[in-house]
Amino acid sequence: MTKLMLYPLEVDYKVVGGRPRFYIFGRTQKGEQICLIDETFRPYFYILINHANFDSFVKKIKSIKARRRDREFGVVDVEIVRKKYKGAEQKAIKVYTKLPKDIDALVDKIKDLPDVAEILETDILLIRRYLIENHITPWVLSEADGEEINIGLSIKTYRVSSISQNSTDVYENPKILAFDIETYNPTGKEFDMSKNPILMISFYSDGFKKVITHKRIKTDKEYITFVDGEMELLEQAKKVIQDFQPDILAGYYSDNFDLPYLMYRAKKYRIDFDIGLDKSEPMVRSGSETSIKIRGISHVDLYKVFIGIMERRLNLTSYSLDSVSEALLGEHKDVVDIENLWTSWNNENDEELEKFAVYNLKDSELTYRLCLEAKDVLQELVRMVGVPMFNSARMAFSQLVEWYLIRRSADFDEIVPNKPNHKELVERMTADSIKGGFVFTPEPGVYENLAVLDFRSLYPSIIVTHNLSPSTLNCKCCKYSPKYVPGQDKNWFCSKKDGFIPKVIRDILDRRTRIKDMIWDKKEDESGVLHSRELVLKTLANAFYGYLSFFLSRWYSRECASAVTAYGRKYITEVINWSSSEGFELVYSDTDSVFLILHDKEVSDIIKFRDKVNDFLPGLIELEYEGHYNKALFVPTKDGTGAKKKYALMDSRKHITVKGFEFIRRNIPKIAREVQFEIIRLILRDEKDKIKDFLDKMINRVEDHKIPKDKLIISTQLSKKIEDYEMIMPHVAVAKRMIEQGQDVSEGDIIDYVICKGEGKLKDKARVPTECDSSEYDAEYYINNQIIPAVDGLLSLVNMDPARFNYDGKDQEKLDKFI
DNA sequence: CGAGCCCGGGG
DNA sequence: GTGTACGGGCTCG
Repeated sequence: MTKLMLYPLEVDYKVVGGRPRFYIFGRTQKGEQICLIDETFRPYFYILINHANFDSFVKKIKSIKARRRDREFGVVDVEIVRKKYKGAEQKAIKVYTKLPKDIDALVDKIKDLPDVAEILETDILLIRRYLIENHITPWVLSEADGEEINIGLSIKTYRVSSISQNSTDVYENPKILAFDIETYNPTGKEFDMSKNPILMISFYSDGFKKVITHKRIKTDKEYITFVDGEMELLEQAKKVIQDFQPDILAGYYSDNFDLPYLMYRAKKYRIDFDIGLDKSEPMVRSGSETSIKIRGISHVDLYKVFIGIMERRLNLTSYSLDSVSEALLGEHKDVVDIENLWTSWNNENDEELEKFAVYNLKDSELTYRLCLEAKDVLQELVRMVGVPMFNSARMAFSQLVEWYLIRRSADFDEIVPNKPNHKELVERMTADSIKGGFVFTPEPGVYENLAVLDFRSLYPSIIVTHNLSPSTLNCKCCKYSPKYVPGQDKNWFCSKKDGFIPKVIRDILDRRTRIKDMIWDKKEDESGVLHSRELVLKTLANAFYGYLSFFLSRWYSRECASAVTAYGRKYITEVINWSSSEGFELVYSDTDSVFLILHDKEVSDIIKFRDKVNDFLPGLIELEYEGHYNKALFVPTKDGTGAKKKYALMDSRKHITVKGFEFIRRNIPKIAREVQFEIIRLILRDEKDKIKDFLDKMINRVEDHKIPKDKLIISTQLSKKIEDYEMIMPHVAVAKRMIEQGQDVSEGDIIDYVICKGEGKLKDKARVPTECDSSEYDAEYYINNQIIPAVDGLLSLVNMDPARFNYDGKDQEKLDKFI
């Protein structure tokens, strides 16, 4: 037996020889990659019964036999355990099985037995259960006694009978390898893996740069290496990954592009792309979102991280590699004409191809550096939620909360509630929606000199302060002195005993406070990790309210969720009333924030006001000063009232923050996006006098057919087969026409079209860009249906009547009037 | 009006 | 991950 110390990173399991076999992939303190094999763990679930005669019930359970395929099986073992469920302590029957799949078959036989009250925890994913049961947090130093075995893995493997964790030592410096591919793409639109080869692949890490390509070019860049053809490129790429032995393989959009592409091309050449540490190929897990798992290596798709867990902090209008790099690193991608890569490749243009190779490497470098930015967040997430990084990096907030709660359930001896059954789902979905936060609709307009105050983590603070939990709802012990939820006269929450949910949220918030104190104590340059950790805790805490009201939640509670918002409305309206009595003018408020005009007051006055308010707020509830803005604009909706969550702010450094406007969508023509942003800019920069002129010229240019076609193109993907469409939309109509013309159009293609002059619906007027020239586009459509809707709200803010733009294509006078 | 469909990222 | 999962906007029918 060898004593093994390792940081477990990824965990997998397979059924081998009729039992679950766990693979714990990790790294030793000396930096060696190893794998522990544990075959001792047994799946289990719980039964609650209506009476106290456990002996006879257990006997019955033990005699049950089920059958699947040719195998007959029963329960493996039974224990009676003390547990808490829905706030009450009780004895539960813990039933062990041999295989996870046995559970369903056995439950089928048990569920209709007399006296069965509930059957619980039948669907806890086994890997997660294994980690929770053994108190293993991934990335934290663990130990085991093991015996070296060889089952064909590419790394040292040990059989263990248990694994434990007595340390808080975290694996600090994972080996990260970033990669990126460039492909041949003559259409510039759809990415056809079956036709177009990979031209180059780049890798980047600390002190490691490599580009592999299969066209020899003159270059003095020593990191560019050449191979004979795509097949060898794939083999070399595989070798780079295997030799490097990364803990994290990082890509950008690699779940949906780079890895599927590599795998497809490898298959074409019959190469085993077996980069998994057990020599398996990456596994495609397709659901609503595709993801690709590599056994033993944490494949992280940073795009998923930035649109997921880090989205709130970034709040960008686009999540392209370029935009995110700019926001987080202050750096852009190399500027190249990527549409010309295929021609440069065909023409064997050394100089251009070298640029593309450099560009390719730069993408990997940015990806690598973004991964470093995200690393601390991901590590903290893994530590909090206890789920390996591959999964943590892709989970929706609701899942993160759920897995955090499942993990904490074990600490508090709580049994995890079931997912909703069909009946409960229908109830949840058909119920009236829960009354939300308080919203003060802004009067559309442009404002100056605003301060923004918001409640720090309002909802989690409310849950903790008022002890809102399913188990504390309408408790017996407070029945005669209930503190009713504001505006409700039947629901109260216990003021004596802490509920499970408030307890776990309090832990998160306490941990956050400790980290904030550490940040305070430390020098600025050391606190990057702490900021990331603090961000994760805040994000996780804030996700609980949504989880309580999420229809698929295990801890769903309409009563709790509506109490959260009721308290929220109470506090925000109190702040609003108080602020107006102090002479601040409310412009906008949504749930937990207020936008106030300072008028003759100073920023210092708003800070004093905040402090006064905080003296009165109970528990953890706290108001914060968010910032000051020189200008803000709020646009109207169609009915003329202010739109919620759609505004733009400009700070003293003229930096513009935009919320709720949509800029980056391929089905909005460029012309509309460009005009919209320019108007926002002109308004906030106080250059309103230029708006008329700008729009005037723009509309004239549209009208005179001077807009280049590429700014008018609307692109829409054909997401299914033509014949499967029930509804004929413009892109479907165009696709049909293309087929009639003998073009090859298939599922998945991006259909470009321009709306041209003509009769009928949009679908009748949509044309392939090449079949119409600039004189034919429907200027009226582009003005009325694209440009005006994008700007009309904005225009009304500067007293320009959008109606005056309603150019109908015949009445030239209307347009002249505008001029 | 409701239902159906598409967007994001990647070359 | 051996289940179920986005949210908002536009167009057709």
